[in-house]
Amino acid sequence: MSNATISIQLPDGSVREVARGTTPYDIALSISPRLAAAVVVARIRPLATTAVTATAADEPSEEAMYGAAVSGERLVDLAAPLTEDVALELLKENDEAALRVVRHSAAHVMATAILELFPEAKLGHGPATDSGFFYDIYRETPFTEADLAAIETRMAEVVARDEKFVREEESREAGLAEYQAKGEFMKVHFIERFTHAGETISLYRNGGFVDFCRGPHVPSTGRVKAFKLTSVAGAYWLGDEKNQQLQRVYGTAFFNGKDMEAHFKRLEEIKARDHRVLGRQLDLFSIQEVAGAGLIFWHPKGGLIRKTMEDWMREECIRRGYDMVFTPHIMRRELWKISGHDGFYGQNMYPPMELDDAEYRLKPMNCPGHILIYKNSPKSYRDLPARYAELGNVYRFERSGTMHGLLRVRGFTQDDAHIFCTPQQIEGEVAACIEFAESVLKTFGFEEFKVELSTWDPNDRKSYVGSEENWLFASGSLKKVLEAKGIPYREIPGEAAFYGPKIDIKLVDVLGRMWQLSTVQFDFNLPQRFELEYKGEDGELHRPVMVHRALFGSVERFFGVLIEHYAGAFPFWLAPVQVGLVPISEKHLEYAQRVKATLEAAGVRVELDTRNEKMNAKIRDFTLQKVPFVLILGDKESGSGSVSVRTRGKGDEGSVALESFLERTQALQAAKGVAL
RNA sequence: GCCGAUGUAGCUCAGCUGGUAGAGCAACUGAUUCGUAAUCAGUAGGUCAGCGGUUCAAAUCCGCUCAUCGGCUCCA
Repeated sequence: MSNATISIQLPDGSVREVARGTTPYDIALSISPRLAAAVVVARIRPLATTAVTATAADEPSEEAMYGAAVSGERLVDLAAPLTEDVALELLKENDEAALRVVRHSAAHVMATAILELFPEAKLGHGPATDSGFFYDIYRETPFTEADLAAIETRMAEVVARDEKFVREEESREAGLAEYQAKGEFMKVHFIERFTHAGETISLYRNGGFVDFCRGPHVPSTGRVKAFKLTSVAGAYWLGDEKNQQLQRVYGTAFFNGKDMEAHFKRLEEIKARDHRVLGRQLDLFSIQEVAGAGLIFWHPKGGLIRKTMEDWMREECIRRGYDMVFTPHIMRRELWKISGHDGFYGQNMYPPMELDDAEYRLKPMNCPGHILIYKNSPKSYRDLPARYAELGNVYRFERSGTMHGLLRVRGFTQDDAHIFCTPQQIEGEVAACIEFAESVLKTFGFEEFKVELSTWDPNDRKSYVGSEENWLFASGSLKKVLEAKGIPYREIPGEAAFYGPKIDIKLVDVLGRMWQLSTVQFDFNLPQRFELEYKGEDGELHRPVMVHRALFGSVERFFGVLIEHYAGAFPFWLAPVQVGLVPISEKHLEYAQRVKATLEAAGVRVELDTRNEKMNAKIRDFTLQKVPFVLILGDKESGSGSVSVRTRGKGDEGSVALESFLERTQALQAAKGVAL
């Protein structure tokens, strides 16, 4: 191979020898002009093994954004001269990574528009996100809706100008000096943080706009074909609320208008299954302004679902060897001082209530209560493991902008349990917890979930309580259990609580969104603070190991997720009204009453619509309430003791004998399945 | 807590640049007695989130408070 040529390997395995400095665009053009027109960006992977370049120190979010891999694989501009032997992939308008490049380019287009309209604005960063892009802007006066519209209009002009994105390089020192002179404090920070002395920095220019940026971009602004600004929100510089507040202008961009339409349609669908919207439509729960933010009122129908969830959970706990306990909602402040919550968790607790005998505080956690039960009598190794479970109401004073329907509230119910055991019992207990968690998710209809193992950062010993031996042992047993069960997990060092490592289970709902619910956590702190003990076989006193575990996590949150997961169309066993009865006319009311009595005697939840409405209206209302079965009752049915069945999602299924319908409901009730 | 937006009947919303409120659905009453997603007519329903201010006059303008929404931050 001569020095003047390099080898380009294409995805089909073929290799081309081209002049050094040839660009991906040149290669696309040599393959076909249509390919050249459709290609957005190129992915290269150096073929030489030593080719791993110094991209490791780049900004983490950018890293995630472009998915840089260990092999030195990276995305480059189509106009980037190729200087080494590479495997080359030309990404067209059907590629996820290419879409992110379009979105990031759209962020540049937006920044261009903003600076043209508001020259005083200072730029932060403008990455692509999962659903679009944003750019952080510092400006004294906040942007208004009208500003957004103006920016969007100007963006369209920038796109129409079809300005080329040109990569330029200059010395880091020159770049820094320029940005410092212009007071671009954020750009200065980024250059200082992500580049090193002596390096060159890359700038991207389109028309009159230049931005310090790693790239890559689409070839020209004209390639940002479909975009829309969606909102503006506050964000702190570097995510620290002590810093100045920036304005984060959000938008989204797509390869074409059709994709964008589909995206907004999907947003509509998500909104239609929003648990806050369905909660009102289906009359499940409410939040009342007079009562206070973040406090949930469970209406009869929501309450019934909750009761079903809780009954199942209690039975399951008992079956699995837990003891159900109850502990008070308020306890003396002294207790919270011993547990440490009064100090390190104090800001999240409701303030103390001054009473005659002492100060009391509302409980934010159930652990101290369970510990007091454990401590109430001396324990021996024969008493372990002790598993105390409670559907405990806790109150946490969440900051006022953070509440969100059922998913983030101030008063909630944890299906909390604390297991006190010997170190030898740990593994078995953790395994049982994980199994239990799987059973919860499966029973409630979630097939997919992700597991995270949070461990400590061994380089930051002082941030964690407990001995190194304990930490290694506990993390090791958590890991062992996951591996023995063949559960894939992600380990996140440094994410553990200060008191112990934990396993979090995040479930994935029908829309692919993740929710953190179940958690299994070790605690080396509380047994020590409360001086928990048990007498071992050896006659000596030992300190038990403590495991916190919540599977629904919070009953409120789990319910919220359930509502969205099913879009309010709950499986038969959970549906608050399982069967709706529609008498065709008043003269069928009597038969309807008899059907109702028969079904109710068998434990079926029935609602009879006695209103003076046409049957069509009644069917419609039950359908909108997502009732699993609607039974139409007229002359034919009352004459033969049958019911005409209309099934949710299926429609009219014709008449069957009342007894056989009843059997069907009994089978569904027992199966707890989703299908009707 | 911070930035921005919003708050009108049970629900979804209209109400222009200030002249003390309107629709559809729901509710109630009556007529209708009906075969698989909305029968017709009538009635009733609102301290326009709350408090304060400007004004002859405030749903509308100003201030504060509360709540909600989208983010930041935080978290079950």
